[in-house]
Amino acid sequence: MCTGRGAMSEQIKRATISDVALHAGVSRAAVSKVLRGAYGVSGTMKARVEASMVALGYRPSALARGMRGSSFTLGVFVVDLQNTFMSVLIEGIRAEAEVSGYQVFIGEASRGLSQQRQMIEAMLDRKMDGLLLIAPFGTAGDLEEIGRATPTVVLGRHGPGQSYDTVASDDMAGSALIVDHLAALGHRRIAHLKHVGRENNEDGMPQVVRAQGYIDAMVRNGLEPEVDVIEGRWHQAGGQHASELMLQRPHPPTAVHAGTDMAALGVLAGLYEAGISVPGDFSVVGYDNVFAASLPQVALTSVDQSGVEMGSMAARLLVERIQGRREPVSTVVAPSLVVRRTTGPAPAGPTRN
Amino acid sequence: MCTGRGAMSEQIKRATISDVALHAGVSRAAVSKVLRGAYGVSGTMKARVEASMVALGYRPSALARGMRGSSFTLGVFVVDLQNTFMSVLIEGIRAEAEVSGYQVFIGEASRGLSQQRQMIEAMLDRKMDGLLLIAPFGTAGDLEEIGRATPTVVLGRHGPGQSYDTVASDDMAGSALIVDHLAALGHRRIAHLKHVGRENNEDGMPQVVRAQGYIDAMVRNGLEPEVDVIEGRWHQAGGQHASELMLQRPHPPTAVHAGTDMAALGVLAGLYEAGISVPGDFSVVGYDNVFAASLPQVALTSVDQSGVEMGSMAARLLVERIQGRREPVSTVVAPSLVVRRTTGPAPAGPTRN
DNA sequence: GGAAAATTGTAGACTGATCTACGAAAATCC
DNA sequence: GGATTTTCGTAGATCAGTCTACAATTTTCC
Repeated sequence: MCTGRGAMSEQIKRATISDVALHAGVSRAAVSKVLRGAYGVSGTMKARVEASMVALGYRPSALARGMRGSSFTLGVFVVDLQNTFMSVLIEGIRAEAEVSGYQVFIGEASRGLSQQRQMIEAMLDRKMDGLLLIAPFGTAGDLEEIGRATPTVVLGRHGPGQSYDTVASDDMAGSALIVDHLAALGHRRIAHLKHVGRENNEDGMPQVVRAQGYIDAMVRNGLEPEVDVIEGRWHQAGGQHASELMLQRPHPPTAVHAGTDMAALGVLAGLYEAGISVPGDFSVVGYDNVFAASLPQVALTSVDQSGVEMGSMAARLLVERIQGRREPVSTVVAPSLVVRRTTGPAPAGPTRN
Repeated sequence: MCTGRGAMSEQIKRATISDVALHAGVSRAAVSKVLRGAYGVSGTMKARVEASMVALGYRPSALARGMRGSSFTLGVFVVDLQNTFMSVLIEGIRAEAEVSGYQVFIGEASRGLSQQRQMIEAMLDRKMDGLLLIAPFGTAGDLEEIGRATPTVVLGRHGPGQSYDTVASDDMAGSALIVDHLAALGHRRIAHLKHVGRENNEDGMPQVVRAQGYIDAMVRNGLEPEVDVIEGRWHQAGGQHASELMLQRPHPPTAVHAGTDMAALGVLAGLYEAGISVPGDFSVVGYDNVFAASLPQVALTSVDQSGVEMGSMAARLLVERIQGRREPVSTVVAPSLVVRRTTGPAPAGPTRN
C-alpha cells in the first residue's frame, strides 16, 4: 500500500473519542457527554476534556454519531441545478441550517422519477436527519411515503400533505398579478404556457395552480372568451416552440404568461428570430425572476418568489419537524411582480376583439 | 414520542443485515459477503440471500458501511452555485460517478475561506471517499493538506499538486483564442479584466494564467504597447464597474477580454446603460460559455471549456486515486471559441496609434 | 487413499460514536 | 446524623455494517 517514497505521504490518523479520553484521563462516555452538552459533567472535567480536544485537533466523526444519534445533515434534493432559482432557495436553506448546526448537502437528479428515487434513497441510506425536496417529481403518494420515512419538507408544491410540510409560492396570486398587469396595459388576447410533464400526477404542482390562477384572473377581467392555454414544457426549447405555435394562429395573442422564466426566455428567443418587437408587438412575462431576467439586454418582466425567504422558511419547518412536530404545516409565500421592459401597452389593432 | 393519532404514522423500521441473515438462515458475515461480492460464497447461498434481500426490501446503510469500509460517496465542493458553469461540470461528474457506483453530494460555500474549510471538514467528517474541489479558495498548501487527508481532485486550478490531481481548461490557449480573434477583427486596444481575490495566494488560479495568456498573445500580435490589464472582480458588478473605468480613459479600448462570462455580462450591462453599441463601437468576449451567453438577446462571444468532459475527466481521476494511485496527474483541456454577436470589426477610428 | 489445497461458512473483534443503568460521592432534608 | 436526593462519572450494550481468523468440508494431486 505504502510506496517507497518516504514517510512524507503518511496518512495522518484522525483522533477519535478514545484518544481524547486517554489524553484527558477520563472515560469515553465523559467525552461524549461534553460533546453533546449532556447532563452530568462538572466544570472542571468539561474544561479538561475541551483542552484535550483542542490539543489533539479532534473532530467527531459525523458518520459514527449518525449510527445512534443524528447525523446533523440535511439533504436538499434538486431536480435541476441549471435553474438558478434553485441556488437562491439553497442560499436561504443554508443560512437557516447553519444557525441550527446542520450541514446541508445537495443531491441532483435531473433524469426523471427513477433517478430521483435513487437519490432520495441514497440520502436515507446516509441517515440524513431531514430532507428538503425542491419541486420533486412523483405523486403526492410518493411524497407521503418519503415523509413517513424521514422528516420532509417539500418546496414548490402546494400542500397540504399528511406526513410532510410544504412551502410554495402563492401561484394563484402570481398568475393574478401577471394577468392584471397585462390587462391594465390593454391586452386582451393573453395566452398562457402550461407545463405538461411526462407523468400525469400533477396534484399541487405549480403548473396546475398557475394555470388555474390564469383562468380565474382572465374571467375576473372579463376576458373569459380569450382564455388560451398552450400546453408544452417549461424550459427554453419549450418556450421557443410555443412562440412558433402562437405566431401561427390566425389571430395571435399580444401577450403571454409564460409560466416560468426559462420558458419566457425561449419565447423571447423565438420572437427575436421571427423579428417581432418586444414589447412593441408582443409582451412577455416570466415567473421566478432568475438572474438572466435581470440582464438589461433581457429585462424580462417576471414574478419574484423571494426565494431566500422560502428557503429559510422551509429549513425552519424541517428543523421543527426533526425536533418532533407531527402536524403538517403548509405555507404559502406571497409573490410580487417585477415590471421590466418586456411588457408594454397592447399594440393598437382592431379595437373590437 | 408517539402521539395519540393512531397507528398509521408508525415509522417503518428498515431491514438490517441481521434481518436478512435471519430470514435467509445464514450468518451476518455471509450476507455481508454477498453484499460486497467477496470471495467465499456459493451460488446457492448467493441466490438465497439475494432473495431474502428483495423480500425484505433491504438496503444497506451507507453510514454503517462507511464506518469500516468505504462510504461510496463523493463530495463536490462548489464555491458558487449561481454560476451555471458549475452545474455543467457537475453533470459530467455525476455521469461518471454513476458508472463507478458512487453517489455524489454537493456542498456549497460562497462566503470565503473559513466557510470553505468548514464545508470540507464536514465532508471529511462524513468519511466521503473522495473530494472534487471546483475552483476552491486557498493556497496550494491548503490544497496539499486536503489531498493528504483524502483523495482529491481540483477543478479549475492549474497544477501540478503533490497530493492531488488537477483538471483545468488551457487558459493560456483560451486567452490566445480571444486575442487572436479580436486582433484579426482589427482591434488594437484590447483590454483584459483580471480578477483579484481577497487573499493573495493565486498560484495556478485561472485569473493568473488567463492574464499571462492575454499578455503573451498581445505581444505575439505586436500589440505589446496596448496591453491594458484592469484589476477587479469576476462577477457581474465587477464587470459593470470595469466598463465604467474603461470608458473614462482618455483613449478607451475598443474590445475587452472580460475573463469570465459573468464579468462580460456586467460589461455589457454597463455599455448598454452608457449607450455604447456592441459590437459596433465595442467588442466583448467572455469565458465559460454559460447559459445566459447563448440567449439571442445577449449572444456573447465566449470561450467554451466543454464542462461535461472536464467533469467526467475529474471524476475518473478521482476514482483512480481512490483505488490507490499516488502519482499526481495534471490535465489540461483544450478550449474553443464560440463566436456570437458581441464581437465585430474594430470601429473605424484614427488609424495611427 | 492420504496429504495438500481450495472452497464455503461462521464467530467475533472492530469502526466511533451514543445512551442506559448503575455506583460512588457530595449535598440537602428533617 | 442518618436517610434521601442530587451530582458526577464509568461500564458496557448498541447502532449496522466490515473483515480477519479459523473450522469444517470438499476437491485436487500424486
